[in-house]
Amino acid sequence: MKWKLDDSMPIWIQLAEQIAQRIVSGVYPMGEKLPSVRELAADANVNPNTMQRALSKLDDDGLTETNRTSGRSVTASVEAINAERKKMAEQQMKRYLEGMAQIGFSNAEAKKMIELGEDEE
Amino acid sequence: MKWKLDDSMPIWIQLAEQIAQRIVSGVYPMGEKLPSVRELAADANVNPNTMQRALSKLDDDGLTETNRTSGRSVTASVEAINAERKKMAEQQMKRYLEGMAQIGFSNAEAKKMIELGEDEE
Amino acid sequence: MKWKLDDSMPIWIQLAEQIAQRIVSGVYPMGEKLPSVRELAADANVNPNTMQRALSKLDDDGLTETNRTSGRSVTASVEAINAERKKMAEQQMKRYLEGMAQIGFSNAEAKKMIELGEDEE
Amino acid sequence: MKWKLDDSMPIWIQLAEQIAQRIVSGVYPMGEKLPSVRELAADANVNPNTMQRALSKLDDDGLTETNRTSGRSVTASVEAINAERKKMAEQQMKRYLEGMAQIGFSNAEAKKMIELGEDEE
DNA sequence: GTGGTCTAGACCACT
DNA sequence: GTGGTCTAGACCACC
Repeated sequence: MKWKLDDSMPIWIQLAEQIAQRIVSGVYPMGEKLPSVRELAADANVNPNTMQRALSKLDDDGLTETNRTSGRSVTASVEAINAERKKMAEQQMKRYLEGMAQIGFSNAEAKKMIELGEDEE
Repeated sequence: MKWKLDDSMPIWIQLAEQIAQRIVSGVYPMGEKLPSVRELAADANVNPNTMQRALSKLDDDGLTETNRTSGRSVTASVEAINAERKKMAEQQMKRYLEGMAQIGFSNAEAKKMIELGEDEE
Repeated sequence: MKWKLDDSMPIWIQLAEQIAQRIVSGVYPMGEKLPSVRELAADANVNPNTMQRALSKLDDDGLTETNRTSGRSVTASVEAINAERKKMAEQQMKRYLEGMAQIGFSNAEAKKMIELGEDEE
Repeated sequence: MKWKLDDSMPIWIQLAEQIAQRIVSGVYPMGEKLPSVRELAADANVNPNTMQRALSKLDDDGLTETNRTSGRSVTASVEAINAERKKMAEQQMKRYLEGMAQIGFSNAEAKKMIELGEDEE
């Protein structure tokens, strides 16, 4: 998974979101160590300070924990991760309903479509 | 509604999509004339050739019709527009389900969430 | 009231605390505008970025609100301010009890002393 | 316990206070010998003259006694130590009440808070 | 090596 | 003018 940054939002927020995604989807597994700030920064091609800010947001959100001297690791708390997962799911839902609204579908219609459609797989 | 372009896809495709959206959502109403290529191009801040390519894609898709002498107008065909609307709705749905999958929700779970949640408003 | 900074803690935290104090004690009244970041930074003799970080913490804590273009003002929410006031009072209490403990007084003794003593004024 | 010095007060006063604390809290027990001036000075990373001044203040206060030949020891007088302990307790109390006043609590309120709160442990 | 802090200076959008 | 973001580079404490 590559970093995908645009200028529609502060970079550090986008970084935080994408790292959160990796955590929630298990790319960075629960309890495991994260790459160092400098590594991540180099990988994402941003200034270490910017990456730091992103990570510090994850700390605030309880998704990561930092051990001053020995790096930073993903939280071991299932609750914290599930809370984030739920938050993300709600975002997805909101985006879907808004997208549908823009095409002229009411929330009810949007829901109905999902119930019926997409029965493949 | 402003133009939103990035470099993840050819610009003319993004333009076509966004104009299609405007058509489907009634910004450019059925049967009415579209702004001229030059106007649209200036507004979107792209080269007229690029905009031309976007519009000719809409022609191909049956969403617009060009009349040699009097410019280009939105199709008057309800079917054409509904087809496009349906295509877009399916895209939205697909995007939603994929997004949810990435967070670890199965299609079934994603459907259930939509049925239950988002009852505000 | 002058700024008082030492190197026992990050400067930005000390700044945030001292501004919070000013808010709670009414130096910066509820709903009123705060001096600009640059002003405060100059006054405290720190880099604007450092002051910004302090203020951004106050925003996070709900003690201030920032209006992108027209400056930052103290929250108008009584609850937010009372919550902060309570938090500070608890800190004071904790500091007192710990100080007393270090001199060899139990919590109970420390409480008794406060009840009896200090009847001057 | 480490030495904690700032430039808000003469260093020798801060040293005296911190040694007094150690005496009152039993780190340097009643009647026992103190480390030598040189030792203490080296530990606190100050000039021996400064430390000397701090210790002679303790002598003045009756907390320590110096025996020409055999160094300096903590007083064996319970009264002297209790007096110091009481003085410190009053300082703590004063600091607490002043802190609370600054947040907008009257002395009465500050007392009430201590009576009710902090029932943990 | 790790995370964290601070400064200096530039740039942006908004009004 | 306002707040906010980003970069570059230095320094610190910890192990």
